[in-house]
Amino acid sequence: MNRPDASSPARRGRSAESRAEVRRHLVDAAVTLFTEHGYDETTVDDIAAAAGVGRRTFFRYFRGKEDAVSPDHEASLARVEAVFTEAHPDEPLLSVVLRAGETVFDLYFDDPVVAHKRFALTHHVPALRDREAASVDRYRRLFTRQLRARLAEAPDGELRAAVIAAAVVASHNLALRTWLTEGATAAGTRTCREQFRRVAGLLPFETGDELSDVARRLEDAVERLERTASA
Amino acid sequence: MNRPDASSPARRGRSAESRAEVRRHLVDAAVTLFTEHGYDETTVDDIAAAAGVGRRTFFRYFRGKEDAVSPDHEASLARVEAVFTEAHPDEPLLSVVLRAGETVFDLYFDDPVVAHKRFALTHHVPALRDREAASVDRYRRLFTRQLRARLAEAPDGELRAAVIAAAVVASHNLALRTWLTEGATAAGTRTCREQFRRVAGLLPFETGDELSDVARRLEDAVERLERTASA
DNA sequence: AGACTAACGGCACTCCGTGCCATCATTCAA
DNA sequence: TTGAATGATGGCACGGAGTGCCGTTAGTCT
Repeated sequence: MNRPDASSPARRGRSAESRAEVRRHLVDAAVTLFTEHGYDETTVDDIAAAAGVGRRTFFRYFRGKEDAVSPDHEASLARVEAVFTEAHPDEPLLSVVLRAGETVFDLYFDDPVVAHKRFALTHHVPALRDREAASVDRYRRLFTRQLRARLAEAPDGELRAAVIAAAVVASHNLALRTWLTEGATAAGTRTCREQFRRVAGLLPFETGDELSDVARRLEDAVERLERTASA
Repeated sequence: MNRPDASSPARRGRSAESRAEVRRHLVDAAVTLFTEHGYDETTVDDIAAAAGVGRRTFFRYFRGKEDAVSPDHEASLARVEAVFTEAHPDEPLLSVVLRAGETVFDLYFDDPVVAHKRFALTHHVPALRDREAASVDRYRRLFTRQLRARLAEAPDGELRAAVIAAAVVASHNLALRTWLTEGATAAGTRTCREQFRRVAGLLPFETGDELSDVARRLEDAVERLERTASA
């Protein structure tokens, strides 16, 4: 196995730091240095030195300089996909989509403080903003794939899948952004989740035809009832 | 002025190539080399040499290696914004949004051949795919800004703006992708535009008022019925 | 104790992107 | 016609990113 987690027996030499601890030190150092001295002005050497490791080690934890300020999207994507694959076949698609979306919040709620600092960085440094956009797009594509498979039969299934996926991701990011700009408090996580779920009312799961069809039938029924009652 | 266009009087020394011509040579060289030898395996020196210019000159035409295979999104974004700012105040928002979206197609329809090659590259090379995602996100943000300003009054205006913007961009990309995978023919441009416009039927421009209206009527009817029955 | 594994640090290397400057062609003014 | 101004070029050098390689060190297993 090439992935020893925090409970791995292998320890570092001097101060016996776990791999997770070293990683955290690197993230902290990167966030601090980027914030205080700017992204471009901070070299990988600076980050590694501040974390007490060698430059080469930095690249064993992160693919590049940009990844030092990013949550672990890899694991998050896997969780999202798991929600889809493990969902009961009878669960309404809307429900699955919302549950899958909510999964991602944990990536930020777990550590609101660094989440807030990351947010400030990713919205001011062009390189990090582009990185973020690329990450978000991976979620969008994952949702699109899953939805496309489930809407293959529906009219305009492919379009509907693309639109719903994009809308869900957009709503998620809006809720997250609102939460982050309002201080990223623990109390605000409920509001954040609720705000995300409001997207449900805007999603084109039902075709417009069905809606108007339902509305027409309802009106007919009401009319009949009224006539019956008045009779 | 720092922006002499193709008609600029200044010419190059040896073979008198206009700036636009040099740029096209660079793009051609980049696309060809990336396609035939791979992106990572191609250096900027290779591209510059193939185009017959110095390495330093390459960076005077493109910000970086990734930008050598990208349409001119800068100008396209400006055109999209112009559609919004120059639209008649009475034009329905849906109409403006669709017109703005269609504007971007020209960026690809103008040269279907290189558009097709670019598409193949941007969907196989990770670095270019990320770049593309970042570019697309700029359009999404532009649409979001414009829609947010126009939906400020509407209930859930901010959410609605985010969702519509994401949906429009997603639909645009789906239509474009379909057109590109089907050979990027001149004849297919009509179909592409029509496919994009299908998003109109899925957009939450209308408030849920209509739905709640139906629900209210239902409740009224039920109430009446109950009253009638109890009488 | 000795072999094995895994992470580390350092070195060297390629390539990207940029600042600087000398060069050359064109244009304009005296 | 001649000389200054403009603007694009190519070369050089430099800092920094990211990678391959390797010797070293510290825990683990037998």
